[in-house]
Amino acid sequence: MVHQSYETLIHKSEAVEADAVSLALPDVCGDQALEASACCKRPRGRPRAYDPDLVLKKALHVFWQKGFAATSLDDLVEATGVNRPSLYAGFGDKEALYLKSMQHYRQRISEQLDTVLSCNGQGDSLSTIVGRYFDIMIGTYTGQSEHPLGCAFMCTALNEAPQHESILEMLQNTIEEFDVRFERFFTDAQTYGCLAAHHDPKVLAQMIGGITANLGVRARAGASADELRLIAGNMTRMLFGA
Amino acid sequence: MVHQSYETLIHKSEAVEADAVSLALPDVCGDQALEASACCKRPRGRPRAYDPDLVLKKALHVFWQKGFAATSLDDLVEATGVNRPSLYAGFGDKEALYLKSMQHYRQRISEQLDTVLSCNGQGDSLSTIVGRYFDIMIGTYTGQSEHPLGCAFMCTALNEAPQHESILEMLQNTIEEFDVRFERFFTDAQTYGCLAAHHDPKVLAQMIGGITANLGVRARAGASADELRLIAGNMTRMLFGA
DNA sequence: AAATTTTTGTGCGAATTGGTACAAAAATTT
DNA sequence: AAATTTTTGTACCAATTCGCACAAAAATTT
Repeated sequence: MVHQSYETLIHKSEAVEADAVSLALPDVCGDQALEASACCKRPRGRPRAYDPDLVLKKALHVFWQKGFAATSLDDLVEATGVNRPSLYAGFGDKEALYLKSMQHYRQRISEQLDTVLSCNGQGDSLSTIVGRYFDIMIGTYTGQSEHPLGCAFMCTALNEAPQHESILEMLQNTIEEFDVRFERFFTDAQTYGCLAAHHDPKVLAQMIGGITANLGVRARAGASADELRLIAGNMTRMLFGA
Repeated sequence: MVHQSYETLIHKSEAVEADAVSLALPDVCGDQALEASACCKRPRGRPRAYDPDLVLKKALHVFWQKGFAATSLDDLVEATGVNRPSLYAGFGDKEALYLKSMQHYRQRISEQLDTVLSCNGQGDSLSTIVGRYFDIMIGTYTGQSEHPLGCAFMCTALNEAPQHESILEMLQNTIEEFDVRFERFFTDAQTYGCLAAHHDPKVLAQMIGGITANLGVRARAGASADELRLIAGNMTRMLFGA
């Protein structure tokens, strides 16, 4: 089997790469809140009948629930409403579609965290900020379905990591990003006087990671949002006081 | 699809149920350290050509690496050396074999923990005991293969939980057992004066669970035993002092 | 309106899947 | 030694798997 890197797979299909760029960059076509399709001049051929972002969201939900291996292309076709060759043309094979779905998941969380995870010494206390962080995570772990689905990375990517180099890379990448983010957060907190100097930001970041993992696991096992909030509250209190 | 409970599945095949009992109960055939087969009078038909416990161990390794869904019966036949109908006769279907393999895993860890996880106030300090606990977990997370495999529960059972009632039950059961064990450990530690009264055993148990989860995840992502020991050391120091 | 380009949708095909039927084999019991 | 019991191993089956070929469709461009 040929090794295909995570980066390669993510950018495999040109069709969606273009879309990803148009989503990431600020809208170059004007200030009006137009649909992306109505904005820039429509490309040459037959127009795409689906919204790529919505497809990723729907695909993510299937992968999240059934895992990568147990999710068939028929499942994906049924869930997204896009038929098989179109999925291939738009997103690449099953593995590429999975990776893109997980990127979608990752970015959705990342954007939420951006709104709460900063400490400049002016706003709220460390424990309330961390509390808000946990609320966000608990929300994504329990709010996507009737039955809580837990952490999509732990619940699905962990399973596949040894067999799929690209998924392993994505997993490592995600962990690294998490670590860096929280280490920076706690370093900032220290420089602004919100965190005592004797604490080690690296260690605290690891601790947050552990607690988060705990929540993700318990959610998958059926714990309710309330149960998880109780746990998160206890943890935050223990680490940062009431 | 008919619901089959975890308990039912575990005791599905009579052949191995008998073996499980003979393993769980103290050996009724005498004090000598005999092979199970050489001990009690051999049953009537053709003797089994494999060691059930060894088969479970080998099957576990495959499931651990590839996950439940991606492991085919051909994989299991190749890894165990037992052909398909014999696997079915001996352990039930793929799901039952998986559950039994995971029980094997669980018990192996449980027995190791029994040797270190007790606090009667006479022996070592809390932090060294907890340190030994983490060493055991790190050992199972990294010591089974060249590439570290992480926590078998988090890496495989989490993935299947929503689709397989029996696996979900096993997962819940395992989490519960973990919680109870550590809660008791810390309560004991408090009564023997090894842990300050202001600590909440429940919360500490959750914390240990989180750190353990963190180790299991990072191992699957490729972290070495040394890296994990560093993390575990930092955590223990933070919680219980140097 | 004809040519071009891209997406869609039906349908297929080679390979793999989990599970089982059935006869041969290997032991104990009578 | 014949009968009985259990395991083994070959061979197979129906169902599902992923991926793709190919023509029809829907848009823009000339």
